[in-house]
Amino acid sequence: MTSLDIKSILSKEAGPHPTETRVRFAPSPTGYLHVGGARTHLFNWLYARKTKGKLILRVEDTDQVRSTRESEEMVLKDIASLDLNPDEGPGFGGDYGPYRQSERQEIFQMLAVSLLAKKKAYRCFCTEEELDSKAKAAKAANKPPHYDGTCTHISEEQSQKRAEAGEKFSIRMTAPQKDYHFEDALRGTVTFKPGMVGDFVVLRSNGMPVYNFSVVVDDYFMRITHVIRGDDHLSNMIRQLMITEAFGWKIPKFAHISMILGMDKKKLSKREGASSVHDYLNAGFLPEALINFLALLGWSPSDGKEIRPLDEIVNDFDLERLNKSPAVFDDEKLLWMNGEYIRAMSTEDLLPRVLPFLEKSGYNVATKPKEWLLKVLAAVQGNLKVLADINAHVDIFFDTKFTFEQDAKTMMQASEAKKVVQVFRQEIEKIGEIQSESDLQKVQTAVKEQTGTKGKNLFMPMRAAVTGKLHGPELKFVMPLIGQKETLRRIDLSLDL
RNA sequence: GUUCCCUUCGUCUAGCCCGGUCUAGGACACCUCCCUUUCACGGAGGUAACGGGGGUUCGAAUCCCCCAGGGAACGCCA
Repeated sequence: MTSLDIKSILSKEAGPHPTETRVRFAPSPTGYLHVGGARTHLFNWLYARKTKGKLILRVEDTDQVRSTRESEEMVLKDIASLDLNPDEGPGFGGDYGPYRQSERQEIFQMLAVSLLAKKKAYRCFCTEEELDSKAKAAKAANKPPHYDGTCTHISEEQSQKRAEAGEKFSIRMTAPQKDYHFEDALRGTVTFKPGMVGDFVVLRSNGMPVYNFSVVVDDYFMRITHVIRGDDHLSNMIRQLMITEAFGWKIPKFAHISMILGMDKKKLSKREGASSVHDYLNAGFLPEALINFLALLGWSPSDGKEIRPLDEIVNDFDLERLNKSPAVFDDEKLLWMNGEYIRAMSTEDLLPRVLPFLEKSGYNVATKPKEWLLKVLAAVQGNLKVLADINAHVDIFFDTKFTFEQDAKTMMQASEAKKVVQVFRQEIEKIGEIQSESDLQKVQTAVKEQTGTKGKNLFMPMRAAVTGKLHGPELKFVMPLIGQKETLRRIDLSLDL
C-alpha cells in the first residue's frame, strides 16, 4: 500500500458517525514512553473500557527531525508491557487509518489548500530566518511574538505566480480576532480573548502539517469523541478552535488533565533524563503496580481504597473525579505500592518475574530445583520493594555468592563469638540436617547450656557464621535451604576470620 | 508584555458544584510503641495542611472580589 485513499477517508465524513466513544492517545515518537504520557494513555484506556468504546493510538510524527520509527516501536512496546494496548493504531488495525500522521500528508495538504480557497488562510513566503529575526525583535520590544502580517499584503495573482514559479511557501491561517470558548470536562467554560495568537502556520513549506492543524484534522476524521490530554495543550485550544471553525466542524468533548511533576515540582521532562516506563520496568516495578500508582495521580477512587485491580479502577473511573491541579510523582509511594503488590503475589506467580533479575546478576538459578527456589523466595518476599531487590537478599542462599560482610567479620573476630560458633558446629554435626524449627531449637539450647551465653551474644554469632550478615531471614528458614554441608563450610570459614 | 490554567498535611488526595455533620478524613514518608533475641513484614498511636487579604453570611476549605506564587501558550516543536 503506497498511496493514500483520500477519497475513502473523506467519504467517511458523509458516512454514519460511530455511536461509541472514541478516545485517542497521540504520542510523538521521540523516545521511550514517559510516565506522564503513560498516565494520559491510561486515562484514555480507562475511559474507553469504562464506556465500552474504542481507544485509538495515533502517532504524531510530523516533526521529521525528532521523530523516529525506533521511538515509535519503543513506545508501542512500553504500552504492550503495561498491557494497555489500543483497539486501533499502527499494527492494530482499524477502519480510520493510516494512524501515522506522516502517512496522512495528502489529507492535510488538501485541507490546507481548501483553506486557501476559502480565504481563511494565505501563502506565506517568509523564510525561517526572516521570521526568526522578527520574533526576536518583537520579544526584545516586549511585544507578543506574533506574525507581522507581511504576506497578507500579497495579491492573489502574485501569490499564485510565485507559487507556480516554485518559490517555497507555508500556508498560514488568518487568526480571527474575537473571543473563543469551549467546555472542558474538568475546567468548565474556558474563554480565550482576542490577541492571544497571530496568524499561524498550518502547513509547513515542506508539506508537513503543524501540530495544531493535524490534531484537529485527525481527531475529526478519526471520529474522536473525547479528547483526554495534558493541560499543556489548553492554551493551544484557541488555534484548534479557529481551525475547527474554519472547516465548520463540530468539536469533540475535551478533558484537559493536569500534568505530572517531578519531586522538584518541575514538569517531568525527557531531557532531564527521567522516568520512562521502560526504566521503571527495568528497575523491577510491576506493570500492575505502576498502573495503579499512575491512576492515583489526579484521580481518586470513590471509596478511598487505593490498591485495587485494574477492572475495579475501570468500574470506578470517571472524568468527573479528576483533579485539576498538577501532581508530583513520588517514587517513595510507588516503591511502597510495588512492595504491596509483590507481597500479595503467590511465590508461584512471583518466581517467573524475579528469575530474569537473578539471571542477570549471575545467580545459577538454572541448576536449582523449583521447590527450592520457591522456598528461598518465600523467605525474602517480605523484604522486596522492587523485583531487582531480590539480588541483595538472596545471596545468602547461594554458595557461589556467599561472603562475610564487614560487621559480621568484626563480630566473628571476638573469641566469645568463636566459642559459641564452635559449639554450634559440634551440635550441627551431631543432629545432621536441620529439618524444622524444633531441630534448630534443640541445637541452640545445647549451645546456650554449654557456653553459658544468651540473648544477642548467643544468636548473633550463629547468624553471622551461617549467613555472613547480621540481619536477614530467620535461620530456621535459611539452614534447611543451604543444607548441613554448606552450613559447616561457612562455619569453618567464619572460625578462620 | 498579553492570554489561559492551577493553589487542602513534605508528597498523593477526600471534602468544594449543593456553606453548618470539618476540633479538615485517608494514603505514602517521618516519629513513638508493640510483635520479633536480627532485617523486613504486620499491628497501635503521633507530628503535619485549607497561599494571603478583603467581602457575603448567624456561620466559609466550601460563594464573590483582589493580590501573590506556580505552570502553560504566544514556534515552519508536540
